[in-house]
Amino acid sequence: MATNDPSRGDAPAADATDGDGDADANHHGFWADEVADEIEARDPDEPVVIKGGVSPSGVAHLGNFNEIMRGYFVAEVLRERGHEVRQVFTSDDKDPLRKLPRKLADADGNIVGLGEVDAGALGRNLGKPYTSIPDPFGETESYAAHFAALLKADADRLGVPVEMISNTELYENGDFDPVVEHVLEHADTAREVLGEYQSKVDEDYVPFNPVCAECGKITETVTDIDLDAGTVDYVCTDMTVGDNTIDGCGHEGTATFREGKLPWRFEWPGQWQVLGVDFEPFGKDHAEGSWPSGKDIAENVLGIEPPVPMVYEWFTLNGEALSSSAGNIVTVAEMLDLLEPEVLRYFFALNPRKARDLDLTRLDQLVDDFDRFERAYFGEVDDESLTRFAERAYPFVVDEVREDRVRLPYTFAAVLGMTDDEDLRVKMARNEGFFDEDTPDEAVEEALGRVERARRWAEKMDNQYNYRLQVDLPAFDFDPAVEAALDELADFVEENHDGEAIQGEIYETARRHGIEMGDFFAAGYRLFFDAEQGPRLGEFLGELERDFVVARLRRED
RNA sequence: GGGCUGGUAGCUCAGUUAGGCAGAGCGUCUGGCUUUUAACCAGACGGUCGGGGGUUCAAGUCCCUCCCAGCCCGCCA
Repeated sequence: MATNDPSRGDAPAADATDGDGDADANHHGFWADEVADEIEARDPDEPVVIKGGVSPSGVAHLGNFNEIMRGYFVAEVLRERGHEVRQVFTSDDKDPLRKLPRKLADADGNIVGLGEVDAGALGRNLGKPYTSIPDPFGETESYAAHFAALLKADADRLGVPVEMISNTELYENGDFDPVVEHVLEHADTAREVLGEYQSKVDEDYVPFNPVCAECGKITETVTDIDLDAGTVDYVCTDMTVGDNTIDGCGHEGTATFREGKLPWRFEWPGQWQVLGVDFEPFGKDHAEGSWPSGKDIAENVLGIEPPVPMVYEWFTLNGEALSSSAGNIVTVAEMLDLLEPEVLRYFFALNPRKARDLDLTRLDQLVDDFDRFERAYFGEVDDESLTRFAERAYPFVVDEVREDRVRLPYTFAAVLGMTDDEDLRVKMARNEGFFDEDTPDEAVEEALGRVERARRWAEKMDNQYNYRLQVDLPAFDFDPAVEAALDELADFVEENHDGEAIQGEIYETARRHGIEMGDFFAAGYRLFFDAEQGPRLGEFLGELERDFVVARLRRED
């Protein structure tokens, strides 16, 4: 990799002539194009197969979605280039439940504590494959099925066509039979190769873990292999997991190749072989352990070409690592309460190599960035690199490329969310110039969808946009001077002035009555929002029904 | 201790593959009537590109070295 090639000494000079046009041909603004280049360079069979996968433990959080979304963009680029693409996602559900999750998500994606389900039933199932454990919510056929359904639902919400594959089924169908047989037949080679990566691998190591016929747990002690019969003999011994031990039952039995699983280091390359995987993204935790050994095993044990790899950095949430045990997680469903799907897709379209923080308190920043990205696609932003990125990525981020969309700035949408009155929202947005007579109703409707989301954000964050126009007169306690000033302001408003004029008059009135400016604003915010602060008061009042504002300023019910 | 990936304005990030003037948005400040109240407009401020060394006419970009963060180097996935 790190070789210099002095023989190409004057080749770079050709590039120095810049601006001949075809320098751009292989200079993409979008990482997915570069990955697609690598895949095409291998001349893959059709359909091109793109895979992701996770072990179904606990909650499917936003980080898990890298496994689907990163592949999605590559899939879309390849489809655009005329390839047939199959995007699959393996639920690695033959893995044993190793410890109790702290949090679970119900079928709607709501996060619930372990206390809300039958935790005892889960505890008794430690060591068993996820597909052999009942759904804690009692709705689907297993713990694994519940989890897979959640992921699938999230993929649907984001409009990503992904084929869910149960790893357990790959064994049960017999798809894995040739791989297991091959690995066991070449157990010496397998040991030799994996031994380069794991010191624990000794001459007794057998790369197969049967499921105990008696207690149903994954076991680690294989005593004999019978390739002709296609079985292994085993003893169900204790399994050490971190600080804990999951007890084995001592049963001695015989298992077929379908009644057990390969250890992960072999299983992963095995999936590549069985599914014919051409590309797979994985988190940085795999970059140094699983990937090098997986590549080696693929090439030197299974004799297949490993997929094009891509390492993605992890997200943090509000500056902290995603952690279901610490409760620092967010799901796709939760994000879609706050953002349009295209904004979330945009987040995943950004450079995977950069660790990104999703700061919920500054979602407005993310949405602003998306809006700018969108405008860049339509050539409205003077930023060459952003435009280059947008030209490639934007069509895959939105459901449909349309130029007539109107995007209200997120914080402005939050201001509109201070009232429930939809007509008033439209009126305010119109006055600010976001809509005009030519804006189609559909575009108005679509733009207003953001108001609901920004409103939920303001409430969830309880930030400076979390004010609510009060329908009823709030309780108040004002000085006589303030009351007199409010009456005068009411008279002014009654004369039908616009918001800007009202804003000016607020200052004038306060000054005339010798009231502290802050006190007068506070009185206004009390009457209209039952709060100490709020949005630009005069402009806001200018949008409201005049009679309502006058009555409220006069403290009438 | 060894390895991988990052570190660019207060914040979020482009730019690094192929060396060519240090960039954007947001925030901040100032102005937009004699107005501190979060939505508008204009302008300004804002940087030892993590530190240091080297190569080069020229380095955020290439090389060496050090610092910081996350991850991997037991098992498991």
